Amino acid sequence: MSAHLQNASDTAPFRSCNHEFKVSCETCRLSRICLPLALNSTDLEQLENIIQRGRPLQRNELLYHEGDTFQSIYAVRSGALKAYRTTPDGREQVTGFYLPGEILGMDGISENSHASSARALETAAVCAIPFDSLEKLSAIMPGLQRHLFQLMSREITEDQLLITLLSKNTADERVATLLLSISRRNARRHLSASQFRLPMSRVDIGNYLGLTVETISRVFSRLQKSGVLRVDNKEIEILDQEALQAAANIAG
Amino acid sequence: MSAHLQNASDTAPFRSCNHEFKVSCETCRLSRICLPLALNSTDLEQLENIIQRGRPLQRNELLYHEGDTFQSIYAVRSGALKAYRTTPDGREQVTGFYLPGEILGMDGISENSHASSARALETAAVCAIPFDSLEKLSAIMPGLQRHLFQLMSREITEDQLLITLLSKNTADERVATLLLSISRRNARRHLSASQFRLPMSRVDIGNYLGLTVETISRVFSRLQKSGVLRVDNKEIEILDQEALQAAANIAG
DNA sequence: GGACTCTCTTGATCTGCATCATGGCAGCGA
DNA sequence: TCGCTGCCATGATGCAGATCAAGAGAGTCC
Repeated sequence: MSAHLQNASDTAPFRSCNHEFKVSCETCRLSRICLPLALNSTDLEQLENIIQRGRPLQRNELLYHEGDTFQSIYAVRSGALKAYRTTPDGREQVTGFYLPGEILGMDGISENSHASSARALETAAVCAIPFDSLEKLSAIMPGLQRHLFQLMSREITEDQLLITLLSKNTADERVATLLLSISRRNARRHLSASQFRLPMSRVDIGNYLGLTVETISRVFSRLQKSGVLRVDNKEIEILDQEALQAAANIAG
Repeated sequence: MSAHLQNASDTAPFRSCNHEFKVSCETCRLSRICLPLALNSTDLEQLENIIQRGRPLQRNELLYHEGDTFQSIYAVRSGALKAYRTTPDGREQVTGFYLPGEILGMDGISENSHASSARALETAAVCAIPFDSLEKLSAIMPGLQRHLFQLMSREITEDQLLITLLSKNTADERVATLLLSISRRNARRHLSASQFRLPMSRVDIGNYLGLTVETISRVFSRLQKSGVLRVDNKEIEILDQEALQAAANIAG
């Protein structure tokens, strides 16, 4: 296994050695929350056939870059990624964090080139799903078509929630909301909702929430002091779920 | 015509009298930028058959409300609408403005109920496109399926631009960016890019941009004083396009 | 093991926008 | 014509979070 990794690490992902990383959706424990969600086993087999699994991405490695020709959407199998776009004056805006079972890259469809970049926050395994194949499949599999529409629609509603968060909420509320979101997404994968390790840095959190690093730090300190959280660098424990919900001030 | 209007104004839109407001996509001057965009005339005819055209909405009338069962997406034929969602503490967040030729309502797909509300900013005519029919059509019309994916993808990238705007830009930059956006969308409809009437109030603009009314007012005054704009209530004239671009500080 | 770098924390000060307050103006119904 | 209401403008003041500054850990390379 580590031999494969070593071997593959100097080749581009998804270019070669697909079979070396062969993992089937059928045995993947994320299949219940990922793309296969709505498919029966015959359909699933067809989906399997188009999915590409490359070597894992290293921390900080790019999955795709803004302007790259759009070819695939991606499902996170392990690890975590951030999506971000670069402003004309060279700054970054983080637009989302993607955890196992989640799909990214759909913003590339409209212009046939990626509107954002995606970078691994830690070692991450990703499935690439070529979009033209997926389109053809979804024309003959109504369940898949619907699921794709739903996925994109969910991305829209989540972006709208972030817009609201940025526009209307205080620093404390923003941070609390992000923590609750991660907690909930962990729970969906049957991980602990109250204790977890943040895959992203304070800088990334601040960037995502429209705040500075210093502010993120201060909010964490405040929430720790008031007994809502235990914070040890990236290790988070939610001590008082109710209080965190209250701090978030939204239907988290 | 005005008789129809009067007659229909006490019935719900899209419930009855579809034929009374029959306008075909084929003769609609928006067809080049609207849904029919990618269709040949045979396919267009099939699309025509599912589209419903109701009576015009009055200013402030709701098109749909958050929580309503999702049935259709909507194309603006004339006038303008705003989409907004209500926060748990009862405030509004405007998430978008929709001008003729633009499509709204796609955020309802994922949960099968509308995630936001839509309200007419002025008298507005709207085409309703029942989504289950549209889904079926798009399974047999590859061009339509692709166009729908692209539309949703564009909504995502636009939301991401707004996220960036809210998170990284000053009041002046936000307002300038909105004005440039409206200008560009007018140009797409072969209207003046430099002179137009804003369909929305200062309150709506502030809400959308995460600012207060007072700030919007001050920014307009400032831009007028510096010779970039001429502002007369909702009438806007862009006197110095370059300067406005510079003020926006983005690839507007 | 020491030097370096990267990330995080905490404190002091500054500032852009919110908030509060007031007044003007246009539209509209009686 | 008058009063009412909704929308907009502008001034005075306050505050949340940015900015500036400094230092503490933790991981990594040689």
